[in-house]
Amino acid sequence: MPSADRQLEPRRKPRQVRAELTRDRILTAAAHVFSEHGYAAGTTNRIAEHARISIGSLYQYFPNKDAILAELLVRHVDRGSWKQAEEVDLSPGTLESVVRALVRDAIDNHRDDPQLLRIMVEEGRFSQELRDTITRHGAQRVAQVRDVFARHPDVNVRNLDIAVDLIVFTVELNTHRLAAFPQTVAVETVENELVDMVTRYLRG
Amino acid sequence: MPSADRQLEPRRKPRQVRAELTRDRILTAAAHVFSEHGYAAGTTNRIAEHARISIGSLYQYFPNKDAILAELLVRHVDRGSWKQAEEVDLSPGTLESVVRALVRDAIDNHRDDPQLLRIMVEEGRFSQELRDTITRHGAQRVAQVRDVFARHPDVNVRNLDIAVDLIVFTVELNTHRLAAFPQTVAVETVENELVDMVTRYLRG
DNA sequence: CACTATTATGAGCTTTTGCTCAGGTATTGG
DNA sequence: CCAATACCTGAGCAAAAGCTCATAATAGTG
Repeated sequence: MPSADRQLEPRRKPRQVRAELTRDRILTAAAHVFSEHGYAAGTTNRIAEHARISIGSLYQYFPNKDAILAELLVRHVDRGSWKQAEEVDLSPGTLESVVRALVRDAIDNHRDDPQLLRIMVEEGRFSQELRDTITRHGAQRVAQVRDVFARHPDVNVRNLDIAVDLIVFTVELNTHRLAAFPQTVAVETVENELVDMVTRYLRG
Repeated sequence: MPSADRQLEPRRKPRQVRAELTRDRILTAAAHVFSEHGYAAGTTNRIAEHARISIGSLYQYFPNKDAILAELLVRHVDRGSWKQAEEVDLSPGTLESVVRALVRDAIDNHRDDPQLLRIMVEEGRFSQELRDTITRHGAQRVAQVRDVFARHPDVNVRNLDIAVDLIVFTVELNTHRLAAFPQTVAVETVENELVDMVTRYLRG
């Protein structure tokens, strides 16, 4: 049971390479274990075992279980926002191409481990500060998308703000589903339909 | 930590009214506690406490914690499918009205306790049997929706099967979001946009 | 009312899990 | 080569949570 506002700082900062390596091993193992068993059943001992290090070492670098999840979330968000910054210059073009870029970006952004992402977002109880950061990133993304659509001449919806909220969420969640059940149908097919849906909606 | 394939049958079946009442109290309390604290932190002792019964009584009717969540899920699914059966005769009409009926149905179906539903769907690891039941119910619903759209003259999409999957999922998830964060915007507004998106998509 | 079946109780046993700490091993710097 | 520092180990502690069982209370029955 993760609880907000706990100590998240490590008790020891790595100074040698092997320490950095151990830290990475822990995080990689944690990502694997959390996404496989969920947060509650992803015990610290299991993580240590999977990382092939002792439980003691784990607690050298993370003060508690929550801190591990928090670190994973921070890493994901950092990676995500970095991608977004590069994605902006894809704005001009036909409406469909813009939507397609948006969908592709979402898909790419979740290829690694959708299970883990779900757990981080939905099971984690983080500090207010961390949650604010996430919210800000999300809002920033929505605003970014909004601007692109606001400029485009083909866009024709009653309420752009709500439309963008709806679209971003829909694309995001369908991406999750796609990544979580990869066997059912081809990714391109779903991508096409998703693009169609959003494009037709925006055109009015 | 819910694990699949465990005993779900009660060790005692109620034969008196007060027993049935106790069972209901447990389920009601469990729904409340799970949706408030999550599955992991929703302890059986807390459930018993909230139901104002002893922990011993709880284990008279449920062999373990998982069985309680499973029962809640079964009840939800049953209620849902019952509603669906009545919903079928809403088929004819304009495409928009059909879509609106679909969206309304989804919204109504999740008014009670979206938090709980989320937990059931996302934190529960159920037996294969139970999961099959859920899947079957879902597939049935998709097929139903598919039939309605297949008959409608205004529908024009490349791949109806994938389109219906996409639509049902999108409507479902947006409904979850709507119910989980009720404060942001008016329900009707989002409903309208959601209906617009789906309708325009289907029209092509 | 007496007798049995059913239901309710809750202290506490058992297991699980987050986490500590005393004591080792590797690495670095002089 | 030898301290000093950094790093690693894992048995086991304390707390929490799932669950049991002996016993008590209540409801049905003739």
